[in-house]
Amino acid sequence: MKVRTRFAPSPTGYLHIGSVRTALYAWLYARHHGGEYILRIEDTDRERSTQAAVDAILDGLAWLGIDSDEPPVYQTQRFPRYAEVIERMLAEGTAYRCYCTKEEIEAMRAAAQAHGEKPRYDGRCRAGDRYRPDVPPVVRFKNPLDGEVVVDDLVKGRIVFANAELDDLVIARSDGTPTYNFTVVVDDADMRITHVIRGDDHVNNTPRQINIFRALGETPPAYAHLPMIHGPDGTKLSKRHGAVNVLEYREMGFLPQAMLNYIARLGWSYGDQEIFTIDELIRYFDLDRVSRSAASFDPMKLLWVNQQHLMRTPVEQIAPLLEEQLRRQGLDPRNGPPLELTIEALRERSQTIVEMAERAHCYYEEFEAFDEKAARTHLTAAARDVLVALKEALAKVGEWSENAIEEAVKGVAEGLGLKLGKVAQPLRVAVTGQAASPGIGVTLVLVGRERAVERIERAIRYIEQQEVKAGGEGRG
RNA sequence: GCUCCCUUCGUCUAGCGGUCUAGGACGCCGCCCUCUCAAGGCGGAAACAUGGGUUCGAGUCCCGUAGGGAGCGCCA
Repeated sequence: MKVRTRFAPSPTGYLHIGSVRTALYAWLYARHHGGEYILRIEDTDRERSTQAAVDAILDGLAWLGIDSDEPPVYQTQRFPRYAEVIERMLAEGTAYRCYCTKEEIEAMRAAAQAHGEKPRYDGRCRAGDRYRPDVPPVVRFKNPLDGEVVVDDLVKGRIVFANAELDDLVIARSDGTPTYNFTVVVDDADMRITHVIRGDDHVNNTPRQINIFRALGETPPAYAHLPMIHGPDGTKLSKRHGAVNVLEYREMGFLPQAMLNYIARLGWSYGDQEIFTIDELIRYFDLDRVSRSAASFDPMKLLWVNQQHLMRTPVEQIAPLLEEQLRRQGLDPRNGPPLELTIEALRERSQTIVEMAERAHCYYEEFEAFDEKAARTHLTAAARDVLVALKEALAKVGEWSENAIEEAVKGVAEGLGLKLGKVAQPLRVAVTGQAASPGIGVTLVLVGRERAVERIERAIRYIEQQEVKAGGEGRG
């Protein structure tokens, strides 16, 4: 039988990191087994569901490349089907109308609690003899009274529930609308879902759903319940731990494949491997390697994973992302070196695209001033002659290439009897304004010949001004 | 309260009875490389929640305890 999985979010907010992992595992499982994955929007709660939330879910999944093999299913479009199934269950006696009032239900729950039992419905309308014209009834599922439900969970192992612990849950409200535990079953059955992969907050719903499947004459699917994702401090992942909305990670300059890699590894492993391409995730993923306990989200490791992907992803794939980011930071990508060169130079020193763009500023626009600390230690009086020599040597460089530039810089160092650091650092600060940058040859290529010369001259003037100031103070 | 689940370095994890003086990764510290910053290499500190069993032998199996979590809606 062909594997069919689904991801069934309710559109009541943005796409959460935890939800993404559920979607990813369902998608990877289907892809790994050559099956199908389908998105289903659980929007029966019309009060809380919004189109904006639906769009956020669609955008988030699209960004990550978690694609559905069939058009998304919307539960609100399936109300006639639910009504039909409810009628059938009523007719077959697997469900019944309940005329209890809210007060009665509350009293029941209180009584159960008093006896040290969990609050539940006592089944008093089961016999069908409590018709009341003044109360609009709900429809309840007739749960088996005894026996047990065994769930062989693909992640958690065998879990056994006593039917005596389960009460008759409402499947249709008094206004006729269906409830969650019922629509899930009807949809999973109609969609021929073979594997339900979802958060483990649903384990306790599972026996009820299995009972409904059976009452409908359907074979229940296999289940896999995924543990939760916690924040770095071990508590429930929330906004105070940083971004929980996946789309914010796109804004922060993360690569979708890095997100997928990190999120997949949160609760799943494949030996000692840390970095995976999407194809590798599909090839290696399976539910038997999913861990059973909750995992904590670690932003530091995510950053590292992102950098690893930045270093391995083809430059042409990164170029459009960097271009967009440069524009966002107010830079004109045409006013500097080709993006490919910039990426090659900065990819191993940046953890995000945003950081890469920030490091690229001095190659695409003039910098305001030298970094104060860098200038103090490297643009010293002694550096003046070095820069002058450098300017002359660089003027003689034929092709403005990394090798030729480095040769020239080394030549100056030798000629002056200085260590390379004494020459390269003043030059670096002169042309970038900063004490740190890629190798000096590459840096000068990125800055460009003309700009480099201008900036060296600017640095020389800067040093001379500093000397004048210092001299002035000395006389004063 | 009741039901169900979980528990290996700070974090993600390997471990599926002996190969565990517990391995890898992030982070941290040190060294190397080196024109800076990275990247990379090498090394270090750092964990089997706890008590009982079972067994020749337990991180691995069973039971209890503690701690954590989820669920118990006419929400999903």
